[in-house]
Amino acid sequence: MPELPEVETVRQGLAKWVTGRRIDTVEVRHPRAIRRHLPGDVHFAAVLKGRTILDVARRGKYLWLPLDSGDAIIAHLGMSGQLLMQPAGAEDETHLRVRITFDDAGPQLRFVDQRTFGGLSVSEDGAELPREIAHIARDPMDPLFDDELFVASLRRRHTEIKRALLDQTLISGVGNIYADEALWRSQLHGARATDALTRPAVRRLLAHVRDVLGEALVAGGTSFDALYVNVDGESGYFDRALNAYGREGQPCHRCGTIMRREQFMNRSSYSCPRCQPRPRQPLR
DNA sequence: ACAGACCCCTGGTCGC
DNA sequence: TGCGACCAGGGGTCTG
Repeated sequence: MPELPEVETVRQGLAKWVTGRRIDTVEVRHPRAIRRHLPGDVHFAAVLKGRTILDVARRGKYLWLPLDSGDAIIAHLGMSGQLLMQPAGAEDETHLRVRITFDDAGPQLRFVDQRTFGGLSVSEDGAELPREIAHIARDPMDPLFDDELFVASLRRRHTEIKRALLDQTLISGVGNIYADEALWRSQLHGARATDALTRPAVRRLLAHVRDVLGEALVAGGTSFDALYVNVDGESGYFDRALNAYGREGQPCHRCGTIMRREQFMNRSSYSCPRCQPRPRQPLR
């Protein structure tokens, strides 16, 4: 559940379910799920046993769970990762990768991930922002996000605007769907040059990013199928509100022109040919 | 600094 | 039914 609204939905659910609980056992079912934990699966399990989870925090699309030991569990969902709360008796999911049980009778935490692009690891600095994710910028919903710093940094870049929106070191939490949605709302083509945008134009774009993320969060995220669910296995419903993503061949909700799909960074980009004309000058 | 290629995976869908 | 091609919302690393 790759982007901010989906990850934040998971964070909120997790916080409710695991805060204050003490870890009993950790079972790593697939080594790839903890590949970022360099000391390996035995260490991963040992260092977590007996630890109490203090909180569930988020930076961009990363989650981290500070522990009473000063360590933190870092989690990234990748393309298909899920963090699910399940009763002990529930049947194992096909793509169950890691199981964490607690020393109470409550539900266990499961990391399920079909494509295994996501994963868990343990960081030694859980009291602060873990150094492993310190390169990730604040997200635009963060009260400490600095709008003017973002506007200035973006305009200093010489790159395409969609590329900048997806750069997690500049602004975090935005992925392919919400980038396309914000660009549609801003009536900007993703190939527009960052350094050719005016300050007000970047501020408007940022406002649209914030709006679309906020609306999607209220809706519980965007889910196309059962792969994208919250910790209770429920889907969000923001997909009904999409104006750009996945709408190739359908009429633009603003002007009726047939929406197009283009390849960009080896991903699909959706836009309206009329509202979001390609820039006349390609980036050079 | 930045672009681009390539890597990591599984599974659903579509056309033949 | 089977098969191959293509698609999928992530990000990390390396090269130029």
